[in-house]
Amino acid sequence: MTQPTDKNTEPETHFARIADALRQQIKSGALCAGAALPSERSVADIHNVSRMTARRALEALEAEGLAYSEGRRGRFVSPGRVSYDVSQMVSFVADAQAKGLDLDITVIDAETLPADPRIARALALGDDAPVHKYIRLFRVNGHPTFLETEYVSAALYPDLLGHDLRQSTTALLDQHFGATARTGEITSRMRAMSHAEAEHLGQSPNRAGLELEQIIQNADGQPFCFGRQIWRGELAEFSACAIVETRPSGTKPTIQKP
Amino acid sequence: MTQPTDKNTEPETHFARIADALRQQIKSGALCAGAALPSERSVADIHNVSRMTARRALEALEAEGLAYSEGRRGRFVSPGRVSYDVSQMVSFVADAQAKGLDLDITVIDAETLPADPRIARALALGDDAPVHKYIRLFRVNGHPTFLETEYVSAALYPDLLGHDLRQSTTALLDQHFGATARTGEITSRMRAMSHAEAEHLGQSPNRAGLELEQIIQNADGQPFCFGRQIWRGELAEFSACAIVETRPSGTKPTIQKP
DNA sequence: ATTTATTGTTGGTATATACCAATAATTCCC
DNA sequence: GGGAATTATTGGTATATACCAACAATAAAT
Repeated sequence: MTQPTDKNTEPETHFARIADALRQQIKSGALCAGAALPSERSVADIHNVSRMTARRALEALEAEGLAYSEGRRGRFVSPGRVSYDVSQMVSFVADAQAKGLDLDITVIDAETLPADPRIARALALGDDAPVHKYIRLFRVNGHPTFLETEYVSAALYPDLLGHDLRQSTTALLDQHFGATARTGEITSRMRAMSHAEAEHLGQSPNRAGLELEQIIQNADGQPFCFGRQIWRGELAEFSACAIVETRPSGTKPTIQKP
Repeated sequence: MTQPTDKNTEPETHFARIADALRQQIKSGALCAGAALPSERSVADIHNVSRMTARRALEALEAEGLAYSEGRRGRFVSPGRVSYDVSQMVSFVADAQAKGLDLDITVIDAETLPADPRIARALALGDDAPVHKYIRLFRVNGHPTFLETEYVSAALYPDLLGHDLRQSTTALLDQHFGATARTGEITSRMRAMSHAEAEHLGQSPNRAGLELEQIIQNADGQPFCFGRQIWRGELAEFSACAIVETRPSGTKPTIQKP
């Protein structure tokens, strides 16, 4: 008894059609990376829909990572992804520069405080042991890309915060304190950004991002650096190379670095 | 990052307050995993706001991964994340079972077709070489968790599709065809799900998920299996162990497996 | 007891409107 | 010319309303 609404094809809602049109404009190159997308109001005007519908179309592009919002400044076409080899954790900075990326590091905060239980456990320190905590914003080609919070023992590296933190800290710890990265544990997950994180990364709140946690150990297996990064999801791509060793089972799987 | 130094002079919009309240109910255990969240209309009623505002609050919880929508059935509290050691790619199935997870695999589609350029390159095959392509839905504890599409050479493993695909295919290839995984390349990124993917995973379209690509090679370095997984982002957590080798530079970084 | 209608609930889509605060562009005044 | 005040534009939030299709539960008919 269904009336012939002649839709034997797709759901193809209104906002989806508009999103398609915008998607096409980006793919065709009519809107290139960094270009401003039409505003919600003008999209609504052009396609003769309400502003809320136009908004949903634009938000769909955001969700796909094709566009991003810069608060009340407008929406823009996303730059491409930054590829990050998680095995290269020792120096994302060097890696980025080798790729010709314009990397800019801003220190958001740096302080020394007692470790909370989670951090203390990761660094194998006693509760409330003093740790340096520093938050840095990494911009790639001008775009805020990820926010990193690192923790290191303040007892082992007392004057770390006196150094310039706008560089690879693993390199810094290596050169000035003889702490050489040897093994590491890496965890990544998708999660929503906090309000503050979203602000630093130029995102609207409640947007999902990619979190990367790293615990770096020295040759003795002692963890000396705990880091947590939150990436703008549409800008990141993590990769690694694997070797399957046919060894006695029970051995921990590992990532090797050159 | 998230919890310490919360000097939150929050904007505290209306929907954010409601989201806070719901968040609290989940954390406190008043709403446990799998329980139905109050409907948009009832939230609107209880907090005396419009339905669209209630909706925004509920969508915020979705974005955080605390809840998920099951179409027009309602919203529910999310189960916890499934941890996946990407180094363990040989047998996610065995890994999951070892953890006591109830893993269920459904074969969505299986066919043999000419390889498109991308697949041909990954598997080091000629263009249009025949490949088996099979799509499987992985459910963990009843929840659709990720969708996997794998490609293998049809010339090398002619009757693969005759076997039961509801098991680890790397194990299958190993036992029946002597193709043993030795090395692999892994790439992960966040991206929006397609309409079809979202449907299989019980998600609303345009939601972001985690994509995992794997190329598995044998001892001779020959790639024999190309796989692509799309995970429900709030359900996944990828991890790995790393070894930093101080070798002559230029060597490829690697992940090892036991 | 099984099947078939009916009804109510739910999320998804859509419109029209309104106000706000931050930003960008413009005008005005000195 | 340079700085301050004004105006326009933009996304973010919010309300009130409406219709639809999918689904769940119930009632009615067989």
